[in-house]
Amino acid sequence: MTEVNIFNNINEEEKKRLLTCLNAKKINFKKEQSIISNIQNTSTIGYIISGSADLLRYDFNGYRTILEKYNENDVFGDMLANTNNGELMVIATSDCEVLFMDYDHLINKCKKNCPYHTTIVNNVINILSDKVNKQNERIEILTKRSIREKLLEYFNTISKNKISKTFYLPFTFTDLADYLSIDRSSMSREIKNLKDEGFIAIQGKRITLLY
Amino acid sequence: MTEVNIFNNINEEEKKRLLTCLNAKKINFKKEQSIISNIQNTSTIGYIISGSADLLRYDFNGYRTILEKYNENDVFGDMLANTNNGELMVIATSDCEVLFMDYDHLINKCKKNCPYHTTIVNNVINILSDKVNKQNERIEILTKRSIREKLLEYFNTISKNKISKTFYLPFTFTDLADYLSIDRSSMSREIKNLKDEGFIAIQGKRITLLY
DNA sequence: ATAAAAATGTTGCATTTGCAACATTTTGGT
DNA sequence: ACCAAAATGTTGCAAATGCAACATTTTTAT
Repeated sequence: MTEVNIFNNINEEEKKRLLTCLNAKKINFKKEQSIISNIQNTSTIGYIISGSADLLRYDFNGYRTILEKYNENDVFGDMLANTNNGELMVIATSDCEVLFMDYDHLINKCKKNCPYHTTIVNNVINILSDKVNKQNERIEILTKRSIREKLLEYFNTISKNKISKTFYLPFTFTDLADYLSIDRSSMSREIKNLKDEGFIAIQGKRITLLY
Repeated sequence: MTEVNIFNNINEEEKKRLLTCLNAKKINFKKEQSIISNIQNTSTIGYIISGSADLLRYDFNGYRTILEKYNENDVFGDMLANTNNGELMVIATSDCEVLFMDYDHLINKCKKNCPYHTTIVNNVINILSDKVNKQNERIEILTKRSIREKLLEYFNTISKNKISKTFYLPFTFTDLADYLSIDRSSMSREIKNLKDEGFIAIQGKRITLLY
């Protein structure tokens, strides 16, 4: 889904030199491990080489909300603009390899030495634009007033991205409820209604929009 | 509130030359006028010289949602990552002057000629980061499960930004309800509860957090 | 200054949603 | 293949929210 990659237009040779220059470090994480606690300072950004992770928030009631999902080539970290209010965490949802780099180094320090600086900066702009777009989608969904509307807006968004009326949920239903910030059983009830009323067909995680 | 400005670190002299080179056009709008319909193509971005405007969405039920508020020095437009699904519009909330520029020109074409290109690019990164942060705040608010929690999260956000327990709402209550995506009368009821229970003090738009 | 329009405050009632509790199915690990 | 854990499905009931309708206050335009 993510088209932009911080290393777009930088070949493997250049990339290797760049990583040395950036003092980048690769760390492996097992599924369920906490990634963000391994980030020492707020100017560190993480780049997912392989695997996946979630950005989570637990509020004081214990409610969990999935704020973002990260996959291969995604970048995360405070400098890429996650409000750092302490209750956030990034958890590996599968075994994954993460490359840690220093943001300031990436953006500023290289400026004089490194010919790939301009390319990196343009990639960062694209990553940020992409992120803003995804957040816009999320906001569109969350501002819908009912569970039904939230579900349909969410389904439409996926359908548009996949350019298909049929698609597979990238979530368990339990996680989807957290993502939409609604009660799981109420969501389950509403999905049943949508099915009964002929709006959608659904087998497991495979959903087809019938409208 | 917005600290970053696309013309940061570019002096007036340089700015003038830049605007000529960018083929920038200034247009004045009266309060309530539609700004976005004046944007011809999606690579145009608007810069608010003075005044204010809202990015609005009307859904098929006629519900209005305020997606973003723009003030002096803010920048908006598709290239700065607003999902362009047709139902969006930017409306002047006061008389305002808007400077229209071509985004590609700003980012790419100038590259060889214009020494301020690097500065502009860094400013764009800051603007995007800032936008991601604001959207994060919005998402934090919208994912709260109850009207009470949404209100408190919103008040806390403003309070943090102003570094004060007392602040003035930048909204009418009617608009605030649209921003929080909740029913106005229900919100009004809950604000009364918060007041009665001693969580907040409120006179008009002046709110003080008492916790 | 005045009238009209918009915003705010308030309340009863219908509806939706959340919650709890439990049954059933699927998944993951050994 | 088996067990345990997680996910899913289901439902009655309580609580929160939305809706409608109206009164009151504030804002805006002339």
